Amino acid sequence: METTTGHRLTGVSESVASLRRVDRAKVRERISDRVHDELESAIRELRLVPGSVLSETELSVQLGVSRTPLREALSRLVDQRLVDVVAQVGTTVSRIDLAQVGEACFVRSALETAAFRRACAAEHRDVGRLRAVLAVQEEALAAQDGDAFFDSDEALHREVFRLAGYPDVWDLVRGSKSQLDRLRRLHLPDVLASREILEEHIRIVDLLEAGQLLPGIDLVESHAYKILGVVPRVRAEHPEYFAS
Amino acid sequence: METTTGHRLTGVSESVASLRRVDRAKVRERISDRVHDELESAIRELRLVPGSVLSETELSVQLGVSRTPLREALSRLVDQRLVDVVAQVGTTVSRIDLAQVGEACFVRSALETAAFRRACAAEHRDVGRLRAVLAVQEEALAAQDGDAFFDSDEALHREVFRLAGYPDVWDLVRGSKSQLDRLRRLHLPDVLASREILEEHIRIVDLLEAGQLLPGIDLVESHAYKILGVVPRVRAEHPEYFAS
DNA sequence: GCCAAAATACTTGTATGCAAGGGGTTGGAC
DNA sequence: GTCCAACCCCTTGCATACAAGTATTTTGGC
Repeated sequence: METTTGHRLTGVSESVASLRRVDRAKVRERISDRVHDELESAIRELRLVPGSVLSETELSVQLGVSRTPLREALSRLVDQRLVDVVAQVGTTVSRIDLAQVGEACFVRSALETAAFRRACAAEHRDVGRLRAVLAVQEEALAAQDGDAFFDSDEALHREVFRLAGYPDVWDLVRGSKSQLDRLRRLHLPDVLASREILEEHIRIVDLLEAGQLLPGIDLVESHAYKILGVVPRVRAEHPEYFAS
Repeated sequence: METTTGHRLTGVSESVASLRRVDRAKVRERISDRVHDELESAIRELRLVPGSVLSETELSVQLGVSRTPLREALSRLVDQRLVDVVAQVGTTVSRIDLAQVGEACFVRSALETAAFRRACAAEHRDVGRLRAVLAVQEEALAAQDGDAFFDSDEALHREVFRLAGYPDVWDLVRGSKSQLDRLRRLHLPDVLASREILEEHIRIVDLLEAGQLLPGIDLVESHAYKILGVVPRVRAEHPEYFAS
């Protein structure tokens, strides 16, 4: 097992410092929450690559906190299947498990088609916010800004759940989507190279606005499973990021 | 806020003792895991009722562990929305939130209909295990054993996800189903008084075996939302268990 | 030079002590 | 009698020290 480079984690503690400025506002944010958010985004954005060895003591020193809140953050990441901990052995960033990827696609497809059905059945289908998010995504694509593109993607899907009347269900999807996010980031150049995803989003919004239930569901479903197509290529490029 | 009675928690530590006997087998189970399982089942089975005040120090003494693993267990329960923690104020068993109940029904319906669709599309639909589980549930109903009935219910739904090819997705459903479990236990007499639920299960298995996709989906969906019907009555009987 | 065994260094899990803050209670003033 | 303020107790959050165990390394023997 190769040890994590200090350089990579320097980025983490920089982001921590920027967050520290914000929370001076009013509330006293818990350290464990802050550390958890930091590590989670670091893993999702591949600043901590799958297979990285994480030492509790090392991390606590670099983040400037004690082991107690750090361990609480790691414990949550274990529940999210983003980190593996073996007692008296070590802690690593989990590798991408293809079985979990398949399950995540299934979960996403099932919940998003159901949400689309609900949103489609509503009397008043206000797609104004969806159009706005699409505009943001158009800009992100034009600027070739991967982070902004992913953020708008999340906002889009979240809005669909809000229209369906179950806004918090998105958190569930997001949780099981962590594996997918790492996959998508690995083939980010392809994402930014074509307008395919954006075009599908536009078409989904069109179908929702028009109340076209069945075509919409079909499109949402194929959209959810589309990520599976890039697995072979990404796996060939980065075999060390995948499990078994 | 009334304090938790020692009597109720005595049952918890008894179960803990029985678990301790088991884990002498081979592995060294983590204390935090054991405590988490204990508290989770105590909450789901209403031995710890919604609104109960939980003191970390008190719990740690009664369970015979230190605050560290206890806090890790509580932290996980917070993520499961089964416990509310307010810094420097206190910890309570969360009350039943009707919005969360609705979302849980939606999630369960979406995932279980999708799983039924998958299982139905399989070439080889082996409903042998399902029939066996139904027999167990029949016995539980005859013996008026609520715990056994709920256990077989879980086994049944879990098996459907296994047949669909996504066995671990059940964990997701189970997580969002915690609120529903408490509701169902509150109207347990009604459940045991009629064969309605069991009959529906039998019919679902029949439809799956026969490959009747659309009728099966309809039944699974209505089955998932059925619990909503008991909300008004249960809430009238135990208003203090509900939020807002 | 190679192999084995013991010691050492590092890992996570647990227990305990301290700090910060909110809520109830009690005393006093009006 | 009522209201306000100060105090005390109890709460959770965090930091640190200790315990148990594993992997690596080193050292002694052959």
